[in-house]
Amino acid sequence: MRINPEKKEDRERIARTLLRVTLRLASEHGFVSLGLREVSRAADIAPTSFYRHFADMEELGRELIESLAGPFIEGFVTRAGATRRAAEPLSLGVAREAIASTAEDPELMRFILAERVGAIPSFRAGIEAKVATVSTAIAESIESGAGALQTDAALVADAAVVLILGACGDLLDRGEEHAADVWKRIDGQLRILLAGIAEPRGRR
Amino acid sequence: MRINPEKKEDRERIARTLLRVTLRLASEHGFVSLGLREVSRAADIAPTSFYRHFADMEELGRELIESLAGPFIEGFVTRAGATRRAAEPLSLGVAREAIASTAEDPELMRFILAERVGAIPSFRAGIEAKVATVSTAIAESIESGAGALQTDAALVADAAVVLILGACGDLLDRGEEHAADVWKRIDGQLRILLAGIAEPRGRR
DNA sequence: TGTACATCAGTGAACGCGCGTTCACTGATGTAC
DNA sequence: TGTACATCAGTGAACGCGCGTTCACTGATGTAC
Repeated sequence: MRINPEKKEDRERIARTLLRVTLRLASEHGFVSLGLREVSRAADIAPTSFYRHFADMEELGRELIESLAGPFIEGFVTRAGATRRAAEPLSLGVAREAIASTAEDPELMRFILAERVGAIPSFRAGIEAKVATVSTAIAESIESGAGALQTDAALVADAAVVLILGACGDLLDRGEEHAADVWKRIDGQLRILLAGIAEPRGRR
Repeated sequence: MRINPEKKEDRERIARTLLRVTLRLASEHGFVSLGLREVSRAADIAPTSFYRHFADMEELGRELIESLAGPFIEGFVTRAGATRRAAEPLSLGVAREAIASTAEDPELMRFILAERVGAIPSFRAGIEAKVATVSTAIAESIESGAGALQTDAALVADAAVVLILGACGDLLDRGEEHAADVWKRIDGQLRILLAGIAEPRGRR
């Protein structure tokens, strides 16, 4: 049986709705507090219909990471590459895009920040894998640009990513009206960090 | 009526038990998923007895932050000060103590890391307040030691704390057998960061 | 073109269960005099 | 010293409620021939 395109669209639309309402509710009460009935109610489907899409909330969470969080996070690098200014370190571009993305989809960013260090190991691992791609991209950019030691480049790239995610968390808590402050802070932090790697080993 | 010391000890012992079992259960399933009955069961008291100690789980959580997480976090600085080696930057000492503390009480550290970016605003604020004292101590140490600009010292101190907490999260996920790797990484990151602040503004 | 059958998303009824909370009670301890 | 009373942590019974899950059913759509 071939698949009816309309039917398929309907199915995917409902699945997307489930993912979105889960993000909204999770940003209010936390993902692990959510139940299948609460999510189904918010998505306007019967509780029993939930099972047509996901076996349980944990499977929904994994899908959330794969289909929404993953592209979102990897998009930081893609967009930073596209809008990159001359001689600007990649990490600064990633910071800019991450902050812009946070403002665009705060619920998704809250989910990512929370589950990155939350109680569900498979979520932690899934998100860490996405974040690692950003870290790798920055490390390569530092290596090829500054000619730094490979190990130092990796250390600095990891640090940059952690700081950038921290800045996004700040932004979520302090509200978008403080975006300029948050940007100034992360900009300063990354510049100091990058200046540090340029220092010869002897001076450290 | 004066308080019977024995009675008071009993009362406090049960309250402490409630806090500890909550940490244990939260490290398995996440704080927001916990119920009063589950916690009471694990603490070997009747569900109704819970109310003799806390009005609800959120009040218990706030007590957790004030009486356990607070001293734990502030202890990083205290102990770093006490065991400080000559000319060692304070942030490195704090990192050492934070990692040691994580190994000693992983459940408490998991709670701190999770709720610092979790869904309950009062928890986020409470933990951030404790973390801010560490950041302030490090900032003062950098200012007086390196003679750096005050604003730069604050930026670097904040960055150092974020990196240190990230390292503790790494340690929790990768297991204590990787403590040496985690230490090497955070040590390198902090040294590069501190080298960066020594750089004159012009070179950045 | 028509007919019989297969697939599958969505549903309402029903289930047993654990939840948070209220209540009246017990029993140990402290206070008043 | 004895007696009457107050305080208070802990408890078991009971409540109404929302939960996850199973089940049999509907109706729309696709397939076979």
